[in-house]
Amino acid sequence: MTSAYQPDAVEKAAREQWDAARCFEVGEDSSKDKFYCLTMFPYPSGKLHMGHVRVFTISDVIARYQRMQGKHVLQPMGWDAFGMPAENAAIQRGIPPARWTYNNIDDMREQLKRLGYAYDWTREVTTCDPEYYRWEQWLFTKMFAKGLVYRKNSVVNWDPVDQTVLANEQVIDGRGWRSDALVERREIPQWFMKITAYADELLTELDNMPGWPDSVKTMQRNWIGRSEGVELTFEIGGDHEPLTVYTTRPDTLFGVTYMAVAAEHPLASFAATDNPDIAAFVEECKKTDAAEATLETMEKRGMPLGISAIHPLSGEDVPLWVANFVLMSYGTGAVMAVPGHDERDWEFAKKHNLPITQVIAPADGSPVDIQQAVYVDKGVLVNSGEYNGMDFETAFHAIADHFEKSGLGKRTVNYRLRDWGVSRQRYWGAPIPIIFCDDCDAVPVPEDQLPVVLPEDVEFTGVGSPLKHIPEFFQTTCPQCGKDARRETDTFDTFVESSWYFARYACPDAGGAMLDERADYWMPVDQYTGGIEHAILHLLYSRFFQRVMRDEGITQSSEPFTNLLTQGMVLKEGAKMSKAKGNTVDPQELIDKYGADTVRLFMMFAAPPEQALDWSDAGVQGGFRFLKRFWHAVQTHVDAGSVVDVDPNELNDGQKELRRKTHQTIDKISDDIGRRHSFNTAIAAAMELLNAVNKFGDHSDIGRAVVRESLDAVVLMLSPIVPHICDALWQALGHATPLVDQPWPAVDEAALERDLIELVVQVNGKLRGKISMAADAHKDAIIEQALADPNVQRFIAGKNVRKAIVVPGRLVNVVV
RNA sequence: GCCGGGAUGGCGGAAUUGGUAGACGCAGUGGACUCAAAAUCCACCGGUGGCAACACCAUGGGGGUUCAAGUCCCCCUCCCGGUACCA
Repeated sequence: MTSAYQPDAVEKAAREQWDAARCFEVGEDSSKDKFYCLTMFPYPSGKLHMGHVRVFTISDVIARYQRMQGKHVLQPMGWDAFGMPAENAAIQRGIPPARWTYNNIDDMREQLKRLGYAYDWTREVTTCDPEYYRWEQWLFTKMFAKGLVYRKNSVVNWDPVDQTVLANEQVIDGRGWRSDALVERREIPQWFMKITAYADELLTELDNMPGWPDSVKTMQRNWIGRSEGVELTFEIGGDHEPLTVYTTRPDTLFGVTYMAVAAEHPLASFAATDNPDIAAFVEECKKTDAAEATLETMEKRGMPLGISAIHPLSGEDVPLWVANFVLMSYGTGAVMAVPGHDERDWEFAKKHNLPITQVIAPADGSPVDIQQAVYVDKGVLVNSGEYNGMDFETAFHAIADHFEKSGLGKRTVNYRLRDWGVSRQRYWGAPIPIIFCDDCDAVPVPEDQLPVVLPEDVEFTGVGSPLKHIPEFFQTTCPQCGKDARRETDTFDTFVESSWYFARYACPDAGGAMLDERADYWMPVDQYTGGIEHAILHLLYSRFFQRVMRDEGITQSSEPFTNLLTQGMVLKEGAKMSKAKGNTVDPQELIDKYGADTVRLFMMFAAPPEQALDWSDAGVQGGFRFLKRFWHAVQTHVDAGSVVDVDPNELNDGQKELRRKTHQTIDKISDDIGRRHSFNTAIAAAMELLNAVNKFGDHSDIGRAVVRESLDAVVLMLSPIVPHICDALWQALGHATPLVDQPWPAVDEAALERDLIELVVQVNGKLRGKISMAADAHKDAIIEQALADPNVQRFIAGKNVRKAIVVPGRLVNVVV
């Protein structure tokens, strides 16, 4: 009698065995190749959701596969524990953010354990722990000493009713999500990390990262956005400071017909002092959120300031406008406009009846009507005085030379990338270790006073940061002069914590330093897996931090992640699953009903990892059915008794065929999991092999031995995906050593050989027949037999065979 | 707006380097087993025509390159992610 598949009992037994043997706890073993397998750690939002299950299962499959390849595998887990949702929960439920967070961590840790992930739990890292964030505070003070951090004004969303800074996500159609008040743009002083100091390295090293997807590298390249251009100065009459602008198209300089400045620009303020219309417009411009998408898609509006700049080449007056699409804190707060050769400038000029001048003509001489359509291509200069007739390159350098000689401009390499603003006017984050002193200005907290601990037992109302109301927190003395001083109450952007946690996993208990020598054993991460939504910010900040740590001398590698797998989102009804949208699916129900293995299997089977997966409940059932068939097949085989050793050379044709299928499948699944990360097709191949085994009617001793080889292989190869059931089946198959210590099965090349192969015959590219040929048949023999096929004859009858193309091992195409 | 990605049967997907479109599974239909149901097993399962052999059509839309295009090129539509304070 075979026993029924009972996932609860099977999974419990496997877990207990792994725990007892401490299978996944690893030290540093220099005799083996290390493999550091990591997922983007979760934000402890409450319960696991399907996106978590997907990313953790992908990584667990890779980790377990690499272990079977003989690697020394580290797979750690931790918690990205600071963030806004804890504050929202605090407002809604009156629970302190810390308690809410720790409760969630406890719940989610249990769920992760239930899913059977091969984690080394002894290395768990939680970012809201002062023993964690003290080290990023420490690094910040080191960066301060090197001039890699600075303070400057920058723009935030201000809710005038709640008197609070809002995240972009909290602004809905220009209004505060709780107050419904129109949001205003405000400039306040904030701390910045000088990521631009590394812009060039971050850009050029992308060329040496073959383990990253091209799409992510392209996005990062475009985000960094290196451009070569010219910075030039326009004089303004009166006492005004000249305007400096940057352009990548100095060749279009004669086409400048107006300029635009930001609402916060001193020239706008000046013009507004005695012009109420301009003052009103300037105020109006500030009533918008600060998101780039808003800025670029909103209606472009502007007003003339009644001030002119002097064109540096022609000497003509160029009118100045104030415009809502120019931001003071990005670049110089001023832009030159060339409506003839820039899309946005053209539309603005049309709307406001500003002159449009053609200064570039197509190189091939074809006519262009600049009043009807903008011309943005590079060409030859016209209407540009002494520069007429030059092409882009020549004009660029001639004009740049002119400005460098006159001192009114210079060639400049510019980056789209902006320095990283790390200040948040929020409570639930790591305190920024700065003390403000009236005499000494901003002073970093000395190392022996770190960490600056965030008080956890607070009342949180959502109006401003509670830290501003806790004198014990902000009242302090200046570390330099000893006078009374005030502690910074802003906290770090949570991306700071996630920019170095991967290195801390190597040495989570290092008490005296941010990292120790164990980081050099484990880093860089060999395989990093996470959502494509992190393609730019998190991954770029991490690459930056890794370099800052390198330059601080505490770690050696420059790049944190050698191979990157960006898994697609789990969507529900076509949209990102999120608590905010309320469209989450609880994996726990499925785990309770079918077990962890079914959930893991279905998640891997439903779609390739890199693709978005629109969740549907249907189909999980099929995964469960497959596991039952799998269980039944092994049990039935085992119940029929033990098997004999056989010589592969003594098999009959049917036995040879199943054995060939087994080794073809090993070949395919090894490639699918190891190289392609194509888990869905790996599972499909395993299903096919199992279907073949179930259809195999040969119950002779030799036949059963061939089946045994197939079953052993399927159990081994599915074990990274469904480890619990495979563990039980491995034991059932009579193996004494635990499955978790088994090597990956090897392909017997001899088993793959075959005498006859099938070739497809096409006529003019359309399938017309199939022929069976010796594997080493000559091209002419193949064509001869293809032409002899009766159906092929029908289609070539009465026509000339112009040629025949033979694709070895695949097909023949007869062209008539 | 800009940057990156995607679209293949009723559904999820396969086709790895330009070479048989629809593997594997879900749903469905018919049958076996059963008093019955569930479970399980067997068969069928893109569309049109045909008794069948087979033929024609078909990979979001339009054009192109090629002996051969889901795959390469050009144009377009829609959807998803990011857009610097969601993480």
